[in-house]
Parts: sequence; structure tokens; C-alpha cells
Amino acid sequence: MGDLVDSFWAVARQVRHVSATMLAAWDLNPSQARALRALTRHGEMRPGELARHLRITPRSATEFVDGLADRGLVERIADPGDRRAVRLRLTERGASTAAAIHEARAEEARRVFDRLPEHDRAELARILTVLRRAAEDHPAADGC
Amino acid sequence: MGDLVDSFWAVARQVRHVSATMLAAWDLNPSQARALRALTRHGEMRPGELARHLRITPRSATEFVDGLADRGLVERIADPGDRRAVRLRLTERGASTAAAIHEARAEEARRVFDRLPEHDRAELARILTVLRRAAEDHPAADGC
DNA sequence: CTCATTTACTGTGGTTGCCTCACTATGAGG
DNA sequence: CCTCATAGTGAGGCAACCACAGTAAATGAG
Repeated sequence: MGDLVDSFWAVARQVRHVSATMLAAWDLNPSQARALRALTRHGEMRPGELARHLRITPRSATEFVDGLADRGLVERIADPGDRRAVRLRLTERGASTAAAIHEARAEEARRVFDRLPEHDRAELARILTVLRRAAEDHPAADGC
Repeated sequence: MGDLVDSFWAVARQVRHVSATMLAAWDLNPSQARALRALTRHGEMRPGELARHLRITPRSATEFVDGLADRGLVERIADPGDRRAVRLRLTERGASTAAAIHEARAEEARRVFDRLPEHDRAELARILTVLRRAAEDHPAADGC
């Protein structure tokens, strides 16, 4: 039964490896990719909100945004209603990068999970969904 | 299909969280636990070997061993056949700690995977094993 | 209006967990 | 011996986070 955890981690390592290899192509680390993704999903938001989505401190969100802004993927714009605040918006380039990454994620999934027969893949998806549901007493952070 | 990866990570986060909580009880981080485990599994070994098992550099292995030695869980003993080398041995306390962690891992697995009906758990185990096998062209690192 | 309190972000300066590089001591082959 | 490889480790660095404190602006009580 501890074996289940072992197997789980073994597969997780594979997925992470494939994933990291893929992201390297855009010179982004996984966290930055997550940030990009949260922005794509939920649209314009403030650093504090981003922090909550990624489950990091606001201070760290500032850094992530710095990194993404340096690469021209997001821009900080003034919040019209609150002059303390900043709003984060994907640039054109940011949006297309996010889309490309999303596409590549599917490819990545294929590379790892294609070894499974169709039926098993569906089973796996179903079972993981059950596990996932079960834990989401607290609302979901944005995916990894 | 990218959903599969998402679900996978969502569950991975759960397992990691439960796992980290558990390890905190021993004041060990996940890497140290892995080291302990490798030593339990494969017995006495040298720091270089440990590094290979954990897929870290030999330099980092030195640090891990420092940490474990400080806690009295492993000891460095002289290699009889090579005076440059050191052998790592679990102390009594190290061995029992490793056993306790192993036990707790099973408990942890139960806590996450117990929500599944018996049948699904078996299916999951089977499917993960297939995925795991498929990737082990290069030999497995030790768990986690 | 005015002042205390709260909120939003960010500068400074850790800590952790790894790495690279270079060094010492030792072993192994010609 | 002398050279070259190998085992472990000291020194120092870098990335990804964190906590704390500061600044600027909003908000609410009197």
C-alpha cells in the first residue's frame, strides 16, 4: 500500500521531467508558467490575487511578476479605482506564449500517458478526479 | 487530455502535503528521508553512491550526511580498503527512525487513497505500475 | 476635516536546498 | 617515483522562496 505512493511519485517524477524539458524552450520555470496560466484563466488581476491563486506570499508574487514583465509577457497597469494597486495584464506576447504552453501541455500528456490503452487512460482520469474532488474542501489552487 | 496532467498534479500536491506534515514530526526534510530510505534499502554505502541513488551531486550528499549525522541517524565510518573513502552506516536510532517513517508512509497513503473504493485503488495501482515500468529504461532513483 | 487604522505593493535581508570549482589525501598504472 | 584518476569536502554562489518593515493610498470614527 505504501507501494501505491511510491508508484505515484515515480510517475510524478516522469511528468515533471517531461514538463520541465518542455518549459525550458520558453525560458520559463514551472512557477512562472503557473502564473501565466492563472492570468489566462482568470484574466486581469492584482498581484495579491495572483499570490492567492499560486499559494505564495504577496511578496513572492511581486518577484514572479518582475520576471514575467522582464520577458514582456505581462504588464503592470495602474488600477483606475485604487492608486495603491496595480493590475496585471497579459501582453499580446504573453497571451500567445500561454496558448503555446497550453498546447504543449497536451503534447506532454500524450508523451507520458499514451503508453496506456485507451481504457486505462479513462480509468486513470476518473480515479484521479475522485481523489482530487475529495480533497478540495479548500478551494483549488491553480494547477502545477 | 491536459486535464489528466492537471488532475495528476492536484493529487500530487495532496500527497506531498500530507507527507511533509508527517515528516515534520521527525524534523527531517523530504530529501533527508529519501537518504535514510536509500540507506535502509541498500545498506551501508559511500557518499558517492548515495548521491547517485538520490540523483544529486556528491557535494550535496556530503551535506545530507552532515544533517543526518548531526541528528545521530547515520555515522561515517572508515572504509577498510580505501583510506580516502568513508562508509555510511545507519545508527540504531537511524534504523528505527527509518522504520517508523516507513510505517507512517503507509498511514499517509491510507489517508489519501482510502477514499477510493477497493476496486479503484487496485486499478490505480495497476495503471501506475504500467506507467512506471514504461519509463524505467534508465534505472530508477530511490523513491519520492 | 483629521487622524488612526488598514490595505497594496515592494525594498532589504534572511533561509533552504541545491550547484560548481578547487583543494587535499589517497589509490593505481607505467 | 611520477602521473593521473578518484573520494570526500571547504568555499562560495544562485534560485526560489520567506518575514519584516516601509511607503503610499484608502477608509472609517469622531
